[in-house]
Parts: sequence; structure tokens; C-alpha cells
Amino acid sequence: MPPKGTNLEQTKAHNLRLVLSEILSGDEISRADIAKRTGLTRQTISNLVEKLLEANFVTEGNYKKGGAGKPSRILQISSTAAFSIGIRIEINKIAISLVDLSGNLIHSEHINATYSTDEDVIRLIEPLCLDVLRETNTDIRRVLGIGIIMAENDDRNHRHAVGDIVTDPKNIAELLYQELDIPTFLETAAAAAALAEFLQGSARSFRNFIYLFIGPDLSAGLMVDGKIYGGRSARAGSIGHLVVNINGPICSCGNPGCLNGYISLESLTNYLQKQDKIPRVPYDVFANIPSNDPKIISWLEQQAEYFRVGINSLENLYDPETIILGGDCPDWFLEAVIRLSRPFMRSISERGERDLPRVIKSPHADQMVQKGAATLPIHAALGEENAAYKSQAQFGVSYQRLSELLGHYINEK
Amino acid sequence: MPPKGTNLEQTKAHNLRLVLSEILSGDEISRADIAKRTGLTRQTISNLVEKLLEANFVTEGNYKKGGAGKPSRILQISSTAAFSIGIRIEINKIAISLVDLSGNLIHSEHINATYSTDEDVIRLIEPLCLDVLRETNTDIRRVLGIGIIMAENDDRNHRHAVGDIVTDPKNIAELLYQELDIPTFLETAAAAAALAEFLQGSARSFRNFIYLFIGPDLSAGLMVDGKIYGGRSARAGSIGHLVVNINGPICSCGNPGCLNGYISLESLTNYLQKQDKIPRVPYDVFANIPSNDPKIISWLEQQAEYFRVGINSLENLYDPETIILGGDCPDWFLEAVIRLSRPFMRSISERGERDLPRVIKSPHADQMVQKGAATLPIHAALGEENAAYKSQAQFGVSYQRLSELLGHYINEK
DNA sequence: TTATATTTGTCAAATATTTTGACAAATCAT
DNA sequence: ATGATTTGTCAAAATATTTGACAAATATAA
Repeated sequence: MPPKGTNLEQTKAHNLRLVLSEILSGDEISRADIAKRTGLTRQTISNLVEKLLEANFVTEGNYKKGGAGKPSRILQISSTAAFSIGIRIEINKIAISLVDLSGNLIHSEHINATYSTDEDVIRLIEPLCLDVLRETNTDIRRVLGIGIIMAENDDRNHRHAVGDIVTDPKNIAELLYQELDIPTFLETAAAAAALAEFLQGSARSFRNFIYLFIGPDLSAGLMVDGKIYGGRSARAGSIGHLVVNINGPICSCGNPGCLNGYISLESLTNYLQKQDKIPRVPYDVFANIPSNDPKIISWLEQQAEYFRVGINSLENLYDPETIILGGDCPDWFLEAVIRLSRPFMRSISERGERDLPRVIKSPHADQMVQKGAATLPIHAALGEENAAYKSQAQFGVSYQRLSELLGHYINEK
Repeated sequence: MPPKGTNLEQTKAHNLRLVLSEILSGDEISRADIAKRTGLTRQTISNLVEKLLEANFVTEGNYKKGGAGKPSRILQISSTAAFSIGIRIEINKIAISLVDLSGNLIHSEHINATYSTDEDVIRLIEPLCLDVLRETNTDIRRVLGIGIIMAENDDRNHRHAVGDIVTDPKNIAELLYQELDIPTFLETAAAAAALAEFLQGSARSFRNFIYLFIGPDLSAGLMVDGKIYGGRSARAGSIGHLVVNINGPICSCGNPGCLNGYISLESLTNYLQKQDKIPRVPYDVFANIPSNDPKIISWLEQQAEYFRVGINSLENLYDPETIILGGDCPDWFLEAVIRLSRPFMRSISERGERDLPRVIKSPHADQMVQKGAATLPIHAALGEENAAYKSQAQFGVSYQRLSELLGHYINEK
């Protein structure tokens, strides 16, 4: 799809989203500040802000004093002007969360449930969504979209397949869109977590970084020039099948020494089962395990060599500003992974000025996927229409929802 | 740098560049066609095209018949409206080329020369540039910029260091800009080749692909969403230091089993020297070697195992539409690399619909670096001002040059 | 052959958005 | 108290695109 031409209306919409983004940035900001940051005139910003005030998306706060001149009026987001839902569907559990425009978590809950078809899933999550909206007294029209996180496990057919369960995440996203008439977005856990760190977390100042996610598989969420990068088929960052030991054991994918075989929750599960003879599953592998469990620490020490190769490959191929480590695991585990992997191998990440560690722990790893899921629609609505955020799959247009909420102040025709 | 606001002038400039790009695309195109493609009205396109006609950037060609309605007038680029220079600086050789706006090679030559300081290099290339312009009778004001390809060899200090030679590519680019007052761009060979394939070569239909370049080192030019990706410090794609054999010999970088140690011209040079006891250098390793030399083929057979791991890593981490193979080596060598590397390992590149080979040979590998070098300024001039093309280093603004040539029809103020 | 429909490129006018220049108000520094 | 600086806004000006209409040229159908 080639770039499109721009006309006046698009210009105004672009500028309006820009103003909204600046106010959302959280800094204490005035009309004049926005003018300086965007390069537009104070008058233009004034006009746009007036529309945002009329639409109740923005309120005026206190005066900001200090420095010469007339004090400026601080502009604040009305966080309750819009909301977004995030849903994470796992094997035996479905978690839902509602966030406001600023990304604050309004409500969060999960159910333990099993399912075997797409329709089963819809029957579970549709009432869940409606319940959350009812409980929080949220107008459904103010929901910009629903972000869905659901892994494909069946490599061949893009399906979520475990035992008897064979579901299609894309189809689920589409069905939910049709049922609720709310735009839906499908993304990987790693990419969602990366987005959450980028927009509200510890990666706000970066435009090129990697969120390395330790789940049942190892995967990477790639932030490239401020956008999530998915590649040809939204599968970029499949680091779990990186060959880190050419003489290693054959992986289920057919290749030798895949990284997944060394460091992943699947690999950890296998190890613990061999040790304890207790049946375990990857998504619940840390149940009843104390912090810094010696068995796990000693296992990590064995895997570190291969993990280092993975880090090195990411660094040499992506040259990221940093790698943020997260996943479905407790903080002590993530910390141990980083600690035991030091010193890292030599790579291009050592070069040039560097005031930042090469690998850092995601500060709130346990929340990032859920937050990221809910943030997907907001990010899409505020993003460029051309350089659109491209998720794995997307149904409906959250930007249109935003326009409607702005009371047709954009594109009022 | 956050996105900037847009105003009327920027809108017009954006649309004008868009129109120019469409006409440059090479298809037989009319005003109405451009209107359909860009989503702008016929009238707007008419206005913009008129300016391009006045500035002699575009001419009207024949009428396009067929289909109902009044025949449309085909618009053609005046290729001689603007030019661009590409310079590749190697150890003992400097090559220069002049291309027109369409990317056609107008003139091409090289000198064998040695140098030891930045000033030496400038003393060599400045007259070379002026000579080329004089010989081709090209107005220097019509040169949009100079693209420079020069490898950093000294990892620590970003320098080009071989024996006594210690030069700084960025400094050279800056000095040349100051001398000639023409914008200069510095880029890696792999990235330049990727750009050439993208704009005029075999990758015109892709937005995410990798140009894998076999030079003294192995390196990758990354095209991500239609833009060259360089990462934090323009070093992304350093695949030569990918660890492909964790138990392999220690590389000069300190890590075991780097890919460079298996497949690169440096590695080939070492192998041939051991075999023949004849001194060789990587940049001239194919001298006096016949096609499909059995020694080299047998060497390639040994390296294929590791090359496959490299391909697999690129595919799993980037999920490219394809990998294009090129480098400073003859066609038969590139073909042999691909042939002997089959079958490739399992990777995510096998998934989904795929009508394209996973690895293809660059059709004119020997020209791509030089063409890409010269194309850098053109691409920058036609690109977005915001989503600007970001090269390793850039001095001056080729877009301004283009505006000047357009006779201040953009930003005439 | 004639009539009709379709498409192109352009004209003039309308529309929409940003910029420009000026001004009052409020604060800080001297 | 005075002057300098900055903010937010007003009204007018500037600029680019769109709209609606039209003649011209072609293909298609009658």
C-alpha cells in the first residue's frame, strides 16, 4: 500500500491527534508548550484544544507559574473520555482488564475456564466484556476497542491447539468484533508488553528496543522506530527457534539446539518434572515454588550459556537501545536470568556511548501483557492513518470510534 | 524526536513529492491515474503536475487509449532534471558513478589509489566528482547529493583502519559536504544494495526484506517497512558476528564460532591461502579463479551448515518476505552458496502462503552497491521529512536541493 | 451511422485550515 | 514602579484542496 495524499481534513485530524498525544504524554503542558513541540502556531493549537475541551476530552487545570510572562494554563486529559479493553486468553484462564485513555487500570479480573471451539471462547468473553462494562458503569460507546492476546500454537494452521482444543485466534477476533461492534486487535504477548513499556512503562524514551518474553516459548516483541514490527506474517521475533547449539538435541521444529529447548517455561517444566516426578504444566510451573529455588537457579546456570547466545543474536541483528526482559514468571526468576547471564557476550551493543544496561528487567512484568493488550486500540486510534499500527489481525477502526467520540469535530463534513 | 505538526505548505510539499514519486515509478501514468492512486482530486493533481511541468521535471508524452472516455496524457519524468553521485571507497580503489533521477547509470569509473588520512581521501574524491560532472556536462546545482559507502573496520573507534590507514568515514562525508556544498550520505554497502533493489531492482514489490551481503565480513542490509533500519547506532544487521557454533573457534571479537569465521571473503581468503600458499587479500580473492572452482565449491560445502543457521536466524527474527543474496563476489559463487545451502532449515519463512523462494540471488549484484550509493540522496529527497531516511551519517539536506531545483514552487514564501 | 455513456483535464468558485499581526493580561526582574 | 517577557485570543489574510460544471475525445450499444 503506497503512501496516500494529504488534504486539509487529514491535516487537521493529524494535528488534533498530535495535540491529544502531547496532552496524554503526562507532562504538565500548556497550549504554548504544545505549539513549541509541534512547530504549529499558538493560534492553531488554541483552536484544536478548544474542540477537545468542547468534546470533554480535555480539561483546564491550574496555572503554571515560574519564568517571566503570563502564567500558562495546564491542560489535562479527561481520562474517562474513552476506554479500552484488554483480553488475554490462555489455556485454562481468560483475563480481562479495562483501562482509561491514560492507560490506568480501571478494572481487572479473570476466570478459569476451558473451551474447545471458537464459539466457546466467544460465549465466554462476550458476557465477560459486558459484565465489566456494567460493573464499572462504562458506556460501551466510549470503548475504543478490544485488544486480544492469544498464542498460535499450531504452527501449520495458525491455530491455538492444545489437545482437543483447536481454535483460531483471528477468527475469534473477528467474531467478537461482529458480536459487539467494537474494533478488535490481535497481537502476541511479547508485542503487547513492548507496546505497554513504550507508551507508559520504562521504554518511553526509546524508539528501538526489544521485549524478550519468557513464556512457554521464548519470543521477542520488536519495537522498531516506534512501531511494533511483525514482518511478513506477524511472526518476526520468533527467537525460540533460534539455533543456538548446532550440535544440540533436535527440537520439535526439526532443527538442532533451538533456544526454546534451553530456556523457556516448557524447558523448565520438563526439567522440574524429571527432578520431582510431579506432573507440571508450563503455564503454572511456578506454583508452590519459593523464591530463588536452588533447583531452578542451578538449572538457570546451565542454560545461561545458550541464553547469552540468544541475547547476542538479538543485539547484533537489531542493535536495540536495550532489551527488556519479562514473561510469565516471577520477578526473582527474571532477575536471576539476568544475573546469571552476566557477563554478556561481546556485541555491537557495547559500542558507542551507552549509559543503559544491555538487559533490564521489566519493572512490572506481571502486568505488561494485560496492559499492553488494552493499550493496542488506544495506540491505533492515536497513530497515523497511513503509518498505521499493524497488528496480527485487526477488525474495525478504532480511530473512527475516537472521531465519533470527538463529536465529529474531525471530519464533520 | 516526536512527530511534527503539519501545515498547508507541508501538505503541498508532501503531495508534490508523492506525485513525483508516482511518475518516477515508471508505469505509464496520467493525471487521473495519480489522482486515483493518491486519493487526491484530479484538479489537485493537475495543479501539482503543472508546477512540475513548469520546472521541467516532467514532460507530457503520448495519449493513452483503450477503455472508454477521453484518452489520457502520459506523464514522463525528465530524467535529466536531477542527478546524484555514488562513491564507494575501498582499501585500494575508489569507484564513482553518476545516475539520473530515474536511477539510470550515466557515467561510472574508478581509480586505483591508496590513502592514509581523511584529507587524502578528500583530495582524491573531490576532483573525481568534479571531473565526472565536467565530462558528462552536468550542472553541479542539479546534483541532489552524494552517497558514500565506506566500511568501518575499526570496531572501537568507528574507523576505517587497515595497517597504516586510519580514516573516519563520517568525517570524510562531512569534509566533502563542506568542500562541495552538496549533501552527503554515509551508508553501509549492504544497506545501499538493499535500497537499490527496493527502488529499482528486484525488491520493488517488497517492504520487508533483507539484503545479505558477502564481503570481507558478512553483513545484512535491513529493509523494514520500506525503510532502511539501522537500530541504535546504525549497526543493525551485523550478522557476521552471529554465534553459529557455540563450540567453534574464538573469533577476533572474543566470541566462539562467529559466522564470519565460516562464510565471508575473509574466511575464504584464509582457506585459499592455506591451500595454495599464495598470499591473497579479501577484496581481490576471486582474481584468477575460474567459475565453480572445485576448491571453492568444496569449501562452500563445508560452510553450508553454518550459513544455513545464519539464514534461519534472519528468518526467525525478521520474518522477511525474502532474503536477497549479493556481495563482492561473482554470480557463480552466489549461485553456489544458495544451491549448496539447500535445503534450508525449518523456519517461520515456510509458513503461510509463499510463492517466492526464501533466498534469491541479487540479479545484478556487482552493480547494486554503486547504484544504491547514488540512490541514497534521491530517496532522501523524495522521502517524508518526518519519517526521514536515516543514514549512518548525513550532512546537508537533499530535499532542499530538490526544492531549489523545483524553482521554489515548494515553500516559495 | 447515430446516440449514449464514460473518462479526462480544466475553469471558477467555494470551503477549510493555518498563519500573521496585534493586543490585553499576568508575571518576573530590575 | 517600570520594562521585558510570555500567554492566549481576536480578526484578517493567505493558501491549498475540494466541489460542481463543462467541453473534448473515445468506446459501446442501438
